[in-house]
Amino acid sequence: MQETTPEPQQAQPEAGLRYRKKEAKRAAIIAAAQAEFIAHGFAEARLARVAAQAGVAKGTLYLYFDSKEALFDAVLRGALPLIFAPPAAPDPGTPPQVAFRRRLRAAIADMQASGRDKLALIVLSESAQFPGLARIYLEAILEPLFGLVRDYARSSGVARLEPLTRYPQLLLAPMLAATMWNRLMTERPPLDLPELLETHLTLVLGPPEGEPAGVTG
Amino acid sequence: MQETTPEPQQAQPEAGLRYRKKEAKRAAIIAAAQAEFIAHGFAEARLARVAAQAGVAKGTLYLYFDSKEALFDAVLRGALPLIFAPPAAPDPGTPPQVAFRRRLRAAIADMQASGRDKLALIVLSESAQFPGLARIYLEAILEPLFGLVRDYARSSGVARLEPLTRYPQLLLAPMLAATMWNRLMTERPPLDLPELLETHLTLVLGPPEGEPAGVTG
DNA sequence: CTGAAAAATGACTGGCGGGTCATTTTGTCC
DNA sequence: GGACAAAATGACCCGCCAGTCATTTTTCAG
Repeated sequence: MQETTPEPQQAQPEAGLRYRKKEAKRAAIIAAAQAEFIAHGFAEARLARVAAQAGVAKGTLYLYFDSKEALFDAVLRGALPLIFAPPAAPDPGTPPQVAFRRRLRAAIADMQASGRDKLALIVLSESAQFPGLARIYLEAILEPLFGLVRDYARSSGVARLEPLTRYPQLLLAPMLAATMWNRLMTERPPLDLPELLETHLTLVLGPPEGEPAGVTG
Repeated sequence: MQETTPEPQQAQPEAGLRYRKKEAKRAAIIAAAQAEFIAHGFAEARLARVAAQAGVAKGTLYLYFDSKEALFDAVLRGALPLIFAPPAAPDPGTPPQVAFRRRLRAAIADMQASGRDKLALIVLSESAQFPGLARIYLEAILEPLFGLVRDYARSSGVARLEPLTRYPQLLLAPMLAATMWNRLMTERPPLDLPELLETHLTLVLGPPEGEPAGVTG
């Protein structure tokens, strides 16, 4: 193996074993950190545990991240892009109410399944220390969801729903509250988020597949 | 003042200057601690600041409370009894919808005015460390509120509201979410909690004073 | 006023954990 | 294999802060 790929210059650095190992290690650290932050929150998270879990030494963490905060930031940013996986198919034949509900259900189920809903709580509770993160979270997650709700409320033409264009929070708040509830009340049977969402949507928007009010226009 | 109240035995200890000073100091400490916890959360709260604010030395805190946790506990317990100030008059002539809304409005306004809504957030965010506090909070604050909602939903006889008997959380979640929002999004104009409550109640229960659906029975 | 006990003080400590860096290990190229 | 550098290691450092305790101050009975 003398002159196989003799490119000692910059070239593409994505090839070497070095590079792949680094990437893998970075991923392992972020995964371990995510688990640690979810389990203990920011203040109680221990970098020693993160290192152990990731299978590296504590010092190694600092080759990849400047500080505990930077690591937290990386965990959060790593989670963000996944939160809005595009809904499998736009499916042009689906009526808007159905599509809307499906979209919400998918977003909630997805967040819950991946444990990223817990991250949201951490951002919320530690936001005093990281005002920047709150903004990121708002812009990357909440605003799009609010947009979804607003668009639906507006386009549905149902007068009752007009307040949702002003306060889209109202439709999403129970999901947040229920997530908190489940984190807090570990002794009680946890709330079933999908069912709660369904109940809430029915309460506010009307029954699922029926036509609560004629769609105008 | 020789033989005014010469009772050196145990007697009732509520009289002496000593006792009154102690009580005042205890109250001052709890007040200072409440402000500190609200401003910084549990982890970032500094007992040195609490002591300074209360006008005592740090060591003095430990004459009154065993630990930081015990102090937090005391703050929380001190706030609890106030949260449900009895509504000025039961007013037997008032229709239930009006009384119910009034009661909710009062509870929310009261919590917000006193800053105790922030305490709720702290309990939520630090609950991983203090599972006991979550229980206290649930039992002392949430359960009574849930009871209120359940009773109303049940007694109103409106079929649409049946889900509220199962998930009374749905009606209260927006208040929690809005409180978080206001804490997080300090750059944006804060949500008006009373207005948000009104909007949500209208959305779910129907317009304020009207009769959204015939009360059966 | 006096003495004794209760209350308050604040300099001090212990340990904890985030962050560092001299040393060792590993990957790469010839 | 040898030489070089990149990567990894983990013992160590250091600031911080909850909690302590020997000393001082205050209360109050006699």
